[in-house]
Amino acid sequence: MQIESFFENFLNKESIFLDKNVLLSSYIPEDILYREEQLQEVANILAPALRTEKPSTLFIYGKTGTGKTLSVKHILKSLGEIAFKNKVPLKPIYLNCKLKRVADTEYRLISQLIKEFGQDVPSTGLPTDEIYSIFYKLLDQEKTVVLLVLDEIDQLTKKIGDEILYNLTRINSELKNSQICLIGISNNLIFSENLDPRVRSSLSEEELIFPPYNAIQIQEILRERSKKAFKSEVVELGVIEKCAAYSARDHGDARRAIDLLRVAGEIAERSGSSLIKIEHLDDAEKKVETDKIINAVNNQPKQFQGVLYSILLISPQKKMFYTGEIYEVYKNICKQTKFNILTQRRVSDILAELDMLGIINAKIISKGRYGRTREVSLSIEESVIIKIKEIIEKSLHIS
DNA sequence: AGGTATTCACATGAAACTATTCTCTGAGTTAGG
DNA sequence: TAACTCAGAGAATAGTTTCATGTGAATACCTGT
Repeated sequence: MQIESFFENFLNKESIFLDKNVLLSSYIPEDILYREEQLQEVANILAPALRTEKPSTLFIYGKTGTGKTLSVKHILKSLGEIAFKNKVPLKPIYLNCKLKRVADTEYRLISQLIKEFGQDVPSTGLPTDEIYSIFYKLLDQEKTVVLLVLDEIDQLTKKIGDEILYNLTRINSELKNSQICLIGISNNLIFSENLDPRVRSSLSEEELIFPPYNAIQIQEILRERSKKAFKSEVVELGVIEKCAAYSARDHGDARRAIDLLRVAGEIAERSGSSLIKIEHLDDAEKKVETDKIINAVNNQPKQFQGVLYSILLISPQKKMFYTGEIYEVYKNICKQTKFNILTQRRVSDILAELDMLGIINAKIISKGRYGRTREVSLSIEESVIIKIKEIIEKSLHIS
């Protein structure tokens, strides 16, 4: 009965959203604000591809949420359309190297490329050279210019080294018909510094930096999006300003700002409000953070959760604790749960990863005569801690 | 007092190992002609 | 004889272990005053 009336209400109530897709990260707007210069630059560099000449390899740097991916995708799209219209054999390919199990290893990257050409290769079992030669053959069948965009390329080289990049640049000299042009996108500004010199010189012929947006620009971007995403007049005054301020505070991450606005909208709608108010935004910020963390915890292996659990166990007693203490508690937990005990070496790595995820705060300090260690503290709120604890207890079957 | 050498408790790196998943190959087996 | 089955060899990958080396500053130990 109650449920029924709830659904009735839900149907009758007007949504405050006009088109929620506009606020998703997959959305590519028609105009990209404040990026005219960069777009033009990228276009200039890639344009020769339309005459089936090989464009210079391009590297794009910039922090997260500065419109790198968006701009490149935009250009690829229009480039592809023009090429199609004029029957230019141009093949734009976009790959995100960070996606787990898609393009995060040499093998998978190449096999993904082969898939783009419409052939399927097994996900494992073949030697890497094999898929390289399949790729070569496929590529050289007919004259094409391939524009290969590797997003988050820094993650790729961090994980498996820069050999692939070398191989990819070498492909050109082996092919008769086709050309391949690399476009790398990196969050890390000093990415190319720890690259093999051979790779670096042949790779970064052109470089482009996307500066962060400032607060006013983010406001404008948010206004533009919210015009399309929400019905008119539903966003209360000051919400957009505050939303922009939130993300301009660290480095002007537009994606985060848009995310925040969307979640605020969802919260407002769920609470039955016809307006998006500042308090919804505050809730949204909390929710975005906790969701991110909970998601991260869920996706980690068991041992990982075990280490985190030991930290959660110590945390009520102390504010700061060291690797050694955590390891002791962790060993006890392993005994209880009949898990095999990992070495301290590994636990040390796991702690570093937890730090990266922002779940803990780890600082390496030297206590002089008494050694060198990580000084760890939890960097999440009480309510989140409890939630995580429950999740882990469930997944590790701790009573 | 001031300077240097030690020393602790890990951090960090590289390589090698393990278990799992998957392919390919070729020998052995089966069913149909 | 062609089709099928199935074990064994070889790969890729994630998660670890092993071994080796690095490291920052509080202390211990000198030294000369």
